[in-house]
Amino acid sequence: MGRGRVVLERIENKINRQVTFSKRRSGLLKKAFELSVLCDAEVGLIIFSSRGKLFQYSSTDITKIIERYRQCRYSKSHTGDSLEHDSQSAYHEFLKLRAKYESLERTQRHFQGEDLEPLSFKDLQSLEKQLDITLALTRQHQTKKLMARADELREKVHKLEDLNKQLESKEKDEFSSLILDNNNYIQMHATQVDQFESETALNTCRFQHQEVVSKEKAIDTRTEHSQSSHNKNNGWL
Amino acid sequence: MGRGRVVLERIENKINRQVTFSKRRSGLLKKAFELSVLCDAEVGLIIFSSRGKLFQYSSTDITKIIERYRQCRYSKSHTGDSLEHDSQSAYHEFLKLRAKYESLERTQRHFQGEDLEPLSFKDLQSLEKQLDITLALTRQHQTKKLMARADELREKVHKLEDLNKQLESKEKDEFSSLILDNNNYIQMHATQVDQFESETALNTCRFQHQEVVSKEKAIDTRTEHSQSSHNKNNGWL
DNA sequence: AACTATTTATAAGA
DNA sequence: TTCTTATAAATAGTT
Repeated sequence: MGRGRVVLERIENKINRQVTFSKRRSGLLKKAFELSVLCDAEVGLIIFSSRGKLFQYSSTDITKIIERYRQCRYSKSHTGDSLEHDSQSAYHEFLKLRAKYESLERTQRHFQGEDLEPLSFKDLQSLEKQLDITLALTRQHQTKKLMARADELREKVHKLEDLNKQLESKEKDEFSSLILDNNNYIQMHATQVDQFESETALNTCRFQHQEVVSKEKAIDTRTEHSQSSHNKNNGWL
Repeated sequence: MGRGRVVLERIENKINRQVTFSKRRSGLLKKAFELSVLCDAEVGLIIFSSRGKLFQYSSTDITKIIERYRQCRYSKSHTGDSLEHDSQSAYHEFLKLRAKYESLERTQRHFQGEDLEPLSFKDLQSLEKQLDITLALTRQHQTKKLMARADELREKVHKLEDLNKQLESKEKDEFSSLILDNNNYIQMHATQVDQFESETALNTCRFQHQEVVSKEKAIDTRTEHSQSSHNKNNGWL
């Protein structure tokens, strides 16, 4: 229908493709509509253009058509219209998700130290264990971050120092003011490095301390005598 | 297209309607296919005959098309005719809940010491702080639980001891075997109490120790010298 | 967007 | 149903 036979493949010319899309799209929508009216059929048609624009026709509510379609596909028994089932299962999914969400929310609150009263002694013990582990990991990661940052800064300083030396030996007098500026810049970074290094040291110490506490606890559990724990404590102090 | 003009209304003759349905249906499916190929479009077409039989065409997986349709529907304005708003907002609710759930899940993983790498130093610090607080609270609650349980058992023992005395004074000889049993029962509970009391003592000690660690940290932050913290620690030992 | 030469779809008949 | 055929409709290429 048209001047020349149509080849069934993607129209490469963009303009041409767009025009054809527009024409055929309206033709298709019209025919879908005619089919539904003439033959008393339920028709749902969804079209996305190559650029993602949506067009649709549906003889009745499209969600109902989709639900009926699913019904038909996934349970062969009904060819009729028991659409309730699918929307029910969708609702069921929703309820399941909400239950999961609420359960997770409860756990989360425990991790934040809230609502601990209803927990059993055993629950509290396993929570404590988990917290201890995470705490250690958190400190490990902090230390790692700080050390990486310090390395980075140290390297920067080295580079600047080298550059400074080069400049110094090259043109001692003419660029004396420039070198002065550069030194200031180096000084600034050196201060930052000092600061980070002392923070890192503090953090590492704190982490080691944590490790000793864990060990002490392990020993406590084995000896099963509360008295001895004090002595152990004195041991490392 | 055919011998005679078509009137756009339901074809009343059943045979005629069925024939027309068959013809037009295949025409529509063909045209849907052609549109998708020629114009690189995504097309989904669902047809139910008046007797409930399903026919469908889809250029790609129809569930994907439906999903995309929904996303399009719920995010942006669109062309085409209107749709039921109920299921729309319900679906929107579902998506919102899912997003919330996934976000919470991420936080939860952090509390379990997983996926800590992407966290910033600041995030790690606040996580550590939260963990410290929760850890202290968890130990508090454990102590409380143990003490309550010990009290309970002690009271039980007292009651049994009283009962035992009464029985003793009342009928010393006749119920001697009964008293013996009762004594055994008391002995059992007394052992339990001892055990719980020693556990409580251990726990309390541990908790106090934690408090000192917290204090020490606070002092560290104020004095800004890690050295002094050891001396403080010696103070209470 | 409108035109028009053709192709395509399909209504009616066999 | 399916095939045939006359004719309506759709549309490719052009303006």
